[in-house]
Amino acid sequence: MIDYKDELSEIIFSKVGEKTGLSIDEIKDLIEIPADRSMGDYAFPCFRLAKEMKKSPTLIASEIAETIASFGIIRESIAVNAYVNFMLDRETFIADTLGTIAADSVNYGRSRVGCGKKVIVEFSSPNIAKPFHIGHIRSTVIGNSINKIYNFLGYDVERINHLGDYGTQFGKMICAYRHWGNEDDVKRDPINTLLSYYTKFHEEEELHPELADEARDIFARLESGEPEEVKLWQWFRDESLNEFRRVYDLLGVEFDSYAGESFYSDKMQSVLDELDDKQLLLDSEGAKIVDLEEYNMAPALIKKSNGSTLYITRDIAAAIYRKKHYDFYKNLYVVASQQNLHFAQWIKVLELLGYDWATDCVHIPFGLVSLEDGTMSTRHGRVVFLKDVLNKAIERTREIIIEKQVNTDDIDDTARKVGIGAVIFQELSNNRIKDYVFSWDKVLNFDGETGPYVQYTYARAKSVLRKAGADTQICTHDCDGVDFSRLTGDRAYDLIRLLYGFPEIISDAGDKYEPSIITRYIADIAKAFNKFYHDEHVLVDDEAERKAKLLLVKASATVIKIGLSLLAIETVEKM
RNA sequence: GUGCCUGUAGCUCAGCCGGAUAGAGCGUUGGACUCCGACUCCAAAGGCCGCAGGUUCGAAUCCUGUCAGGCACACCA
Repeated sequence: MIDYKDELSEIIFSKVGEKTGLSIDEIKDLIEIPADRSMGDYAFPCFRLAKEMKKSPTLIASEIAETIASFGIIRESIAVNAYVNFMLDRETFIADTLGTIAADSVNYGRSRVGCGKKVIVEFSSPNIAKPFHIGHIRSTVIGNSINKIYNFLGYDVERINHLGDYGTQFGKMICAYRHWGNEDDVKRDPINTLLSYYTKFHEEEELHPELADEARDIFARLESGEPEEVKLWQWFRDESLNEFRRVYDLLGVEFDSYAGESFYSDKMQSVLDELDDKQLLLDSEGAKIVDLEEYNMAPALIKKSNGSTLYITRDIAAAIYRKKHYDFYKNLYVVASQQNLHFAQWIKVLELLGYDWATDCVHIPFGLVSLEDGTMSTRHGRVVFLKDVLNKAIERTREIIIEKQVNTDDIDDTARKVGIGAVIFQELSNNRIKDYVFSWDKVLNFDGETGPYVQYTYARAKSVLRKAGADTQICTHDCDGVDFSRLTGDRAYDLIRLLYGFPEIISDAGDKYEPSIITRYIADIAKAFNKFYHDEHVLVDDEAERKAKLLLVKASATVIKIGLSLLAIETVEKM
């Protein structure tokens, strides 16, 4: 596909480069895409040239427009105020864009920039034996999309679920299980049962303080690898993971590794030794810290006064392990913005340890989810479970399908894909940094620019293609013999301009770790497609015109499908 | 108290590496189906871009201050 910005900057440079004194890169940097089609496909602002050329920018613009006029890919150059507006040759542009999409098909926008580079995405990372609630959806869905995007850009992605599967809480849980537990209850409903043990432990601990010692003892035995304790811990972990997997299956999420906190428990001492060797460790109030005052940060607490290690110690160990084991190009952490300070300290400590790859470690923060009556709190019963949200979305979709007599071959399959897609689409619509308040009304509302709207658009496009295939035998993969001059409508052109921008959208979303860029883009495509579809009849009698239009319909469906797949949303052929 | 994030239409949000009249969805009001799928499309109303300074030919965008909300700030993760 032609890079029009490149072509354009070359033309401008060769024609007026000397006069302006700008380099080709500077010119390319200045070129913009006007908001309104009437102002051309590309625009070149001339304000900056005024000082150098000692002329008014308006005059410069008209001189440039006159010099370039119609040349190569440019059909027309028009000076408006201090801008030169360039109109492309539409037929060339359309043929090039639709031809590329037809040829690349499901690989349109795929890149090889990441070839041979390892990217680690750590995401989701729930705590074992705790319910998976709506607050966990963000890391899971954002991380999963970032994984898909990087994969599409050619990177070798390693998906890590850094489970919260270690700590004194497991001593308490095993202790509680031994006193009041029951194997069948755990098997029937692992997470709720384990959680109830944990709660029960805290109640009993008030009356029998000696339980705390017992739990501490048990955790010590677990740490030293006593088979009895390890077996129970492993069982709790497996049961919890099985339950998490049900949610992951619904969301289409997979992991390459579940190496969580427990995995690093034996890798802590070497971190402490290393910090000590490099004289970074200070004694403070009986604990070991790394002083970060010089960097305007609170000290990083590495080791508690009772000798045990902390979160940051584990994250340091994990980063060092991952560098050795994976030799990552980037090591990404999709974790809530509440932990900004923790990650800033962590990166700084890695830097102080002398690791030049510290800057390849990136914290990808996201905002807080709260409920109308306050912050989520499992203990206070202020909690919305993720599986309830997903199931209700599926249920609501099924109701609509029946109520509106939606055309579908498989109600269950359609309800699942569209319902889950609606939740993911909404979750990935806003910038990840924004906080939001969860609302059932909002998550179950499918009006406007939502997942169902986009999926409906896709199904409609596919419907037209099916119809065309049935009565004309047209092969839309084949651009030969297509007369693109038949695709003259502005609505078609707007849509094609959007389709052209897809590869850049993907790389932008990757650079910014921001799936919402793709979400909003897909919504724009759907909107532009619906406008086109509404204004122009696709299955016209004239064969050349019909072929050209079908190619556009096909290209739109292709881009919607790829885009949604990067958000981990499945499409349906009918709905 | 200190640091970070957020503040744009009634609501939810785009736009933020400066550029042309500040955009979208929802909601409101009014339109469009002999037509490929009406979960569609068209139009209208609705904005001191939190506030005040500054930089600039030009600021929602950059800088400073300030107000409001959120988060974090040593033995949880």
